[in-house]
Amino acid sequence: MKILLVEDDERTAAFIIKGLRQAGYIVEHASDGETGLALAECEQYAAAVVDIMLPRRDGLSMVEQLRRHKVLTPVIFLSAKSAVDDRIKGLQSGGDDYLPKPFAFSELLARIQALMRRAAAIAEPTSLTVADLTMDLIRRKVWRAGQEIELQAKEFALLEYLMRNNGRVVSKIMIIEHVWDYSFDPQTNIVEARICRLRDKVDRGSERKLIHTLRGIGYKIE
Amino acid sequence: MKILLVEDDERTAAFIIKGLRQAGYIVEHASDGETGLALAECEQYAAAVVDIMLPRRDGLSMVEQLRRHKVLTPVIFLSAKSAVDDRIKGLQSGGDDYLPKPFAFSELLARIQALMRRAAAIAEPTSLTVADLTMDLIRRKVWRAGQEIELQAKEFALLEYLMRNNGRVVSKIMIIEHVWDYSFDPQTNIVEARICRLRDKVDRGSERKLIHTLRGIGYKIE
DNA sequence: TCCGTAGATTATTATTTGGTCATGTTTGCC
DNA sequence: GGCAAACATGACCAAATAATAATCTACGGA
Repeated sequence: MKILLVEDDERTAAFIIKGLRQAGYIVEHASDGETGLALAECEQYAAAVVDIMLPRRDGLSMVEQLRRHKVLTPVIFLSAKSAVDDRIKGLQSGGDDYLPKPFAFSELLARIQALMRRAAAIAEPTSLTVADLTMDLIRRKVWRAGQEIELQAKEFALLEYLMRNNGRVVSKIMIIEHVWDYSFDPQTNIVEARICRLRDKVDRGSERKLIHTLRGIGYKIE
Repeated sequence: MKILLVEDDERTAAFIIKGLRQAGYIVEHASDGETGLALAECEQYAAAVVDIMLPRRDGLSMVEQLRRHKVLTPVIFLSAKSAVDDRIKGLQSGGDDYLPKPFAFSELLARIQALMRRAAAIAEPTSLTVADLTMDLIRRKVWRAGQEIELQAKEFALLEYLMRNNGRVVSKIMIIEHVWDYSFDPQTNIVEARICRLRDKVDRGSERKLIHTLRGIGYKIE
């Protein structure tokens, strides 16, 4: 289970990281809002602990941005300010909880766990994420960097299959079997053709390409 | 919207009741844990604010009992003790949030509202709304942009089903099962035909179309 | 009984999809 | 460097799917 920590104060960060690691979590740490945002959008975290006062981009704006991009990772804010207004702002900007500094680590842990429990109850295993590409299986919608992409049924099925195999290479035969439900080689270039269209919609105009070809082997998304 | 307050201190109770009423909520008040438990089990509340130190039965045990009985009303604990251990106990015994006394009323309100937002996803509504389309399930009326729309029974049932699945795609098979209660494919295009009429009434003359077709998949409202 | 309405069915038309093919491009191997 | 295989790309088109209109049926009330 991976938790993202966005905190600029090194001592606080070290303290939290140590505690969370001991509790069995994998912790990734960002020291400023921009880095935190980038990480949160690329990776899938079970929860995020976000300081409000941060260099480059404050925590509130970071979470607002995340929510705009349909990243629903549960967030708990930390802040030295315990002023009521700040707490309220935190809850309103899309955070799920708020903890004023100084806090006891055990309370932070309890709150994180409560959040994750709650999120697990709601979170449909129905959304897939790879880097800044998100797929909502129920609404049948796909976003790249927060921007909605229109996909046809077959394209959707193909992308879903690739995303379910996030990082793994899938051969054309496997694609044919899963997406087309053929048990034979159709002797045509359906897959290539469909991959091409998918690329056009998913990767075009994006610096970072997600769909990769492995000659003679297959395709993978990453 | 009804909120349950379980608090033995009269002054605190009066203060909270007044504030919540001003915010437009109906508040019911119990002064001890047993009464609170009884109320929470009989009535349906949008949220509960529960003091931990209570006569007859303490707040923690009250909520544990509630949860055992599958009452999932969101609970926010209040307590004079701000000791970390107590907070953790609160979260672990099935509470959704914890607020130490003294607190600012506006923070309590924000937290209650955040909790209710989260819980709203599960709750059973009496009216459904999607964009500027509203359906009153009790009076069986539908409005688009404030303008009433006359629907036939089947059309109403169909629209209700779509709206209950707001944003989610429903296949024609699912529609047939829910709206017509057939467990087989009627081999006709009833659904398409009814959708067409529904569109005529709901989306005609409106810039923003709400009923969407997903070829080969189904329909959704959004 | 007759009419009106709700709702189902059928027929027709319109639209979209997704597979195929032809061609262009890249890659890796000898 | 030349070559063949693998892959990318774009245009095309037939089949699948859906929208719409028209027609039919069943039922309840005047």
